[in-house]
Amino acid sequence: MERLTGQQVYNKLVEAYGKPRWWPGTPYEIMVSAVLVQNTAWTQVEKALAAWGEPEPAKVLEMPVEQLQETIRPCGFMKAKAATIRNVSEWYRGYGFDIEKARATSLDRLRRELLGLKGIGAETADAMLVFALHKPSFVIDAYTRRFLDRMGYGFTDDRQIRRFFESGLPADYQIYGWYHWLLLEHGKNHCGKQPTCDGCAFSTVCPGRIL
DNA sequence: ATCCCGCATT
DNA sequence: AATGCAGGAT
Repeated sequence: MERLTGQQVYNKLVEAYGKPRWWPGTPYEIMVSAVLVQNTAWTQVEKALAAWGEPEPAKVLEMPVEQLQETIRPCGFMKAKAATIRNVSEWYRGYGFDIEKARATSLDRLRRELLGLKGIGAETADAMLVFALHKPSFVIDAYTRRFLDRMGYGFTDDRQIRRFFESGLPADYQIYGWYHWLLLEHGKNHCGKQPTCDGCAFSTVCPGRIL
């Protein structure tokens, strides 16, 4: 059975959902919200950010941890996430809070550094790499895995998924970011835990479709 | 595999 | 009352 290439999937997603969005906020806000959104609805992140004003790393490092915890309370896991945000901010201080300086560093090195921070796993690291650091490192989340699984690709681990996307596309962080956003949108609209196959752009080719 | 945590939705 | 949500650590 012929399967769609990564590029073909992308084209169909754009056709279905239109011009993709981008992760909102300053680079530091993007890094912070990537932590806040872990296992949490985006609406909760918006709530915390609205009450926050504009997060700034130097201030976060001066702030008492308890205050930081209260600020991010709506997002849940506040003790762990507050600690993680501090870890990220300390890491960022190593670059003088200078995003261009960080961006001048290689993808591999940045990724290793981020994965070394407690509270940052592969998904969060890749989201930060793409949206804040402008590096092409494909974001693989639960929606992505579920979609590919239902589509019958038969991937057994994230390495295969990464190869599927990264070998079939130009190594362009913008494409990766847009692609991730489209997969997320698709997951929310049709391919969530409980699939809604009515009106799905892939319902004619998807072996996992529910009739 | 299980626990971590707050909130919206059902 | 139960479930689910842009996960991660143990």
